[in-house]
Amino acid sequence: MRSPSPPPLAEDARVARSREALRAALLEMLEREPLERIAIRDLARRAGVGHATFYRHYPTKEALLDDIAADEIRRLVSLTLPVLDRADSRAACAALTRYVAGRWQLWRVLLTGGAAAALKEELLAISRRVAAERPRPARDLPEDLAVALAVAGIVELLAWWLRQEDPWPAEQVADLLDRAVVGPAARGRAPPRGEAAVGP
Amino acid sequence: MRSPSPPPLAEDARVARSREALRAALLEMLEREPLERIAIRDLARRAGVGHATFYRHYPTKEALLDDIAADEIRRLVSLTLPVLDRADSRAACAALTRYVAGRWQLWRVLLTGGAAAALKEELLAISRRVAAERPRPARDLPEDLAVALAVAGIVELLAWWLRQEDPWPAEQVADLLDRAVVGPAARGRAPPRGEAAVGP
Amino acid sequence: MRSPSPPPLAEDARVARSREALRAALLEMLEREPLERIAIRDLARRAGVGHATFYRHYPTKEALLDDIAADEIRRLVSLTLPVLDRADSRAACAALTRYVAGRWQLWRVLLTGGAAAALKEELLAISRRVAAERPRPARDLPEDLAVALAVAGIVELLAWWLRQEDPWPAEQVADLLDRAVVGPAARGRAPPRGEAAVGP
Amino acid sequence: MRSPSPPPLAEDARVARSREALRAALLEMLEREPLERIAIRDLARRAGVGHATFYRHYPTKEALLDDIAADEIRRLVSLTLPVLDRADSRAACAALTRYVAGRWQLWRVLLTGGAAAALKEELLAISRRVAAERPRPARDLPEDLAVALAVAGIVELLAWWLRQEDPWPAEQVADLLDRAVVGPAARGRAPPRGEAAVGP
DNA sequence: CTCTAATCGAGACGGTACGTCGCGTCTTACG
DNA sequence: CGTAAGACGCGACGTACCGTCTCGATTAGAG
Repeated sequence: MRSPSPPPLAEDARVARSREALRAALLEMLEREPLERIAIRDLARRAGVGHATFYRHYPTKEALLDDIAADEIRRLVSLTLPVLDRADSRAACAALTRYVAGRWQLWRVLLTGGAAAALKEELLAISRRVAAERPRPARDLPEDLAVALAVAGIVELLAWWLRQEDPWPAEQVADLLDRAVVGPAARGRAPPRGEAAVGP
Repeated sequence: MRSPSPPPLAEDARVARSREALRAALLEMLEREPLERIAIRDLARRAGVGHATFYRHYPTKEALLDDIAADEIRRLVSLTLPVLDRADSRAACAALTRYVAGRWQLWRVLLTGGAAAALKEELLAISRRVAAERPRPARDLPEDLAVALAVAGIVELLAWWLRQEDPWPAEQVADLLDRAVVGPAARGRAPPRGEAAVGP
Repeated sequence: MRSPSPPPLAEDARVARSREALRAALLEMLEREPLERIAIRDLARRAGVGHATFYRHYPTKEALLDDIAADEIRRLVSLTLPVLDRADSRAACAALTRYVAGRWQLWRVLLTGGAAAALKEELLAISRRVAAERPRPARDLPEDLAVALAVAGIVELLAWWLRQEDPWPAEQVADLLDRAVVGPAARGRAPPRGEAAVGP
Repeated sequence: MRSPSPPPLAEDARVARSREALRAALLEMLEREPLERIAIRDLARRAGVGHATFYRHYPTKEALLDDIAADEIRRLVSLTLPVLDRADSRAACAALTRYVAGRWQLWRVLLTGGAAAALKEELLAISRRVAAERPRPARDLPEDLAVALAVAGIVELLAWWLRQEDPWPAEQVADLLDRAVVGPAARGRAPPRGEAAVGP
């Protein structure tokens, strides 16, 4: 025999429905306005949900954003950090850009919409946490600075990419990323002048 | 977006006193909490000023921050952009870090306190505006991306520097800046591996 | 306004158990707090019953109170009204007080606990209804006023009695009732001065 | 010379205006619905006042009712209690009914509208408090019971009077009051049977 | 050294959004 | 079918700040 509550963590269908509606509504609204100007009641109304139901699931708007983004961010971070360590950073960069390309719509909203600032903070915070637990490879730059520069650069570059109407291919962006952001952050060196131009 | 009375010439002594009190109070408070969590009434109370007096001088908290930071930011930007263009970027970087070192306390609050996010936004916005009016030098990277990466990198690096308890000398930071941020952003190239380490 | 299922005949044993638990819980709670501050969920919890179960049996807290008190009230009213009409009002009063004395605990809660106000309303309403259907004896006072005064007086006197730590005997209370409440309400006359004092 | 704040307690005109608007609105609404079903926001809206302004002046609806009724109640009580003590209770009763007649509209709302229950409670509470501080005249009935009966009776009688479409004259009501309520409560005696009928 | 007008503090006000509470209904799964 | 468990839509609650406003009192700074 098993426990009396039959599926111990199998969520009530209504719960899943409410959360999904809230997640979708937030993503919609973030395309139009910044997170801090979204009223929770409006969000709930758009989700077709009583506003108290919002609070039954999330304590704050940020928590809802987290519920949407946390996994994504963790995935991204797990692709981001190795970029600093691996010998072939170029391949790691390509893995990163391909991942984002595969989740284009979501990441476009997250990094160019009204939650961009919050997302950058979150990304940086998670990266720092993850980085602190890694073996710290010898590096020219202080570790924390390297992480900060890499994450900031990656975020700026991805945001720039996701804002494009006619986006560059992931491979080319990976090149950019490797040469203009990751390489310098990893090794603290500027490239020598006079190499061939990048760009479409 | 400074004072509502167009030319603040021939200022009443009371006006100057009120504004100064408000500026000082904001800087104090930013050391402890983020801009968005500072209530205007608390700010005014700490400044020893009626809360209506705040509104007589500034429409928003952001405007007050601007009044504090606008000149500083413009100065910083005027030192930042050339960094991307000048042949000896190393010298331009040194000018930048020396300037910040000379305003250490103020910039520490601005870039590491509760206004950091707002400041980054403002810096980036002003940089973009200024950059758009410059002659656009041939560059490997798209101009807007180069500016975004440079500004983000500079801000991160300065914030890292200003957070240090026992700060590096300006010259060494200028080195870092040149090699890990400015160079790559200007030329889109990572440094080759294997050069000498940086550090104190 | 009792149970939603029209005739509570052939009651399921579970139904009876639930209702009894709810009745007992309400009486307990009324000793401590006013009816309007008792949350239905708390009531159900104390009764060891799901809160939805409450609604299956009663539409409101008041309906539950009714289920507890309706018969009692009807009995009391059937003893109350004659008091105004019968020649020997003293005997009728004695019947009334003896009845209450026999149900002391229940009436103590009802008239001195958190339902006192509701109970008074209910008693008055039922009395009015019953009084309207009676033959209206010639009386000095307008009928509706006489009923109102008599009921209010009876209720106040009973409440006073039931609050006593060391209660008077029913016979003495019947005396009081007859002389200070029923007589005047029935005949609209104050007693002459100078008679013997009442009291234990 | 006098104090710097010219009128030390002369209230801000806006304050007086807001309170008056709230008082009027509450009285209006009490003619239609019970106090507990009046939402503070609706009350404020009807008063033409922001709902927060309500809270700036009163903590609860009951407090507003108090602000309206407290003086009136105190006045009424100061006329009510002597009724039990004075030799010519008839004259005291007349003073009482004349006072109510002079404030007809207000008392009609208070005792027959949605605040009737609250008002009765308040009247009884204040009466008890005042009575406790009086010299306790020798009486047939226990003091607390006498007060309870007198107040309950007065309230019922006034409510009955105020509900009349074509109200009896104050003098006749004073007669009723004296003979059916005050006399019995004061002396604990019913009037002898067989006297002349009262009525219009 | 006045006089007058700008500036001030104090704080009431109409609003908007907040997060909480309790309601009565509805859904799900058991026994 | 009655039940426990509990999510849900609803709507009032009381709070916190917002930005606007009026009110006298003060205090420059021009005459």
